[in-house]
Amino acid sequence: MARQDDILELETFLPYRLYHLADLVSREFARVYKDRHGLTRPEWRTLSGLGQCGAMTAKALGEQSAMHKTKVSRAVAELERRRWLTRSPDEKDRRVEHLALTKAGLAAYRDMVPLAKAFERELLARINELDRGALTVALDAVEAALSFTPPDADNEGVAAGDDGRRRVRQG
Amino acid sequence: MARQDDILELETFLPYRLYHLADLVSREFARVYKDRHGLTRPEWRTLSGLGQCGAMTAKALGEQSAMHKTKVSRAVAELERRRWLTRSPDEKDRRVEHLALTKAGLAAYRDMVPLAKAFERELLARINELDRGALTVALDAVEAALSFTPPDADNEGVAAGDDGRRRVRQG
DNA sequence: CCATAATGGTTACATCCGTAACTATCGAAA
DNA sequence: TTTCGATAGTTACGGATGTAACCATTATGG
Repeated sequence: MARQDDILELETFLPYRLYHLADLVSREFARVYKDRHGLTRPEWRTLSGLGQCGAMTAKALGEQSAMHKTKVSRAVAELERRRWLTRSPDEKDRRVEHLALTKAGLAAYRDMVPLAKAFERELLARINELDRGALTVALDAVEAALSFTPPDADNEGVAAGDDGRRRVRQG
Repeated sequence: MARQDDILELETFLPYRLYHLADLVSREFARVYKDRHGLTRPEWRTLSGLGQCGAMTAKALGEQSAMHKTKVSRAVAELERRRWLTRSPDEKDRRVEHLALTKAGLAAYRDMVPLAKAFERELLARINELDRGALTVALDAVEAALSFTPPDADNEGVAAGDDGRRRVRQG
């Protein structure tokens, strides 16, 4: 029974497997926002974050959508160049800028939301009810397991403050 | 009950969530092979693939470890530079090279295996038995769901020929 | 009030990555 | 045998990324 102990089976190695799956899914979804609007992933996340939350600071955006601050900075710069968002200075603290989508930005967001939901729906549709439940449980569990491991600060590795269990939208 | 339908909740959006988790895990594990041997991910996968399978061609390596052929090419070049692997021409087909680890490469591999296993073990240890089961089921299910979607060929998106269900090593 | 540290955000640089184009070889068909 | 298309692998090039250094501003502590 004892598995060979000096060999690692890459195909079943959790970090590899998880990354590979995520990469496939993410790459496939990237086609949607790339083909449609020529967005990079950080740009898509920025659009999505602002669409969801309204005005935010760059810092808040980075925390909400798990992006390194340089990614945020660049994504914001690009969306600003497109006139999809505007910055407005904070009255109290002049280091801070509040970001918000313009009409054009909002339009792009509104265009993307149904596509994103459809993508997720179609992916989940290929998984049966039971396994979908397992997926939710599993994601929650791994997330919880990671949040025990403070990933030596700074950012990008922020497990986003635990505000209770997350659910994969069903159906 | 009806969720707001013009807003996407990024934190629960499957592609985002999956990618973010995988990124955290992968990044954390990357510290192991990076700190220890200064390897990149493609280099680690190459080492791992060759350690696991013995001699392989670059093409087989790419399929086994889900890497684009340019990544394989570069990783192999670097490991060769370190004298961790050698190439030997195929007798029948002179386009093909067979790759194999040298003593030094094998030593590095043997050094990494226990670390990789320990990393996985410690991560899984933070997840209870039941959720671990759910994780296995979920990964299998998503993998299966993806293999329905032929990701327009070429490579990198190869869902590795389905040789039966995979299991996350338990314990 | 001043010095120092912390914070929000940007930028420079080196590296990594994917697309596409390339070389070399092989197989098949004429 | 010649030609043409596929295949193994490399490379050139532009774009994306992370680290670290940076600027400006604000908080802290004497």
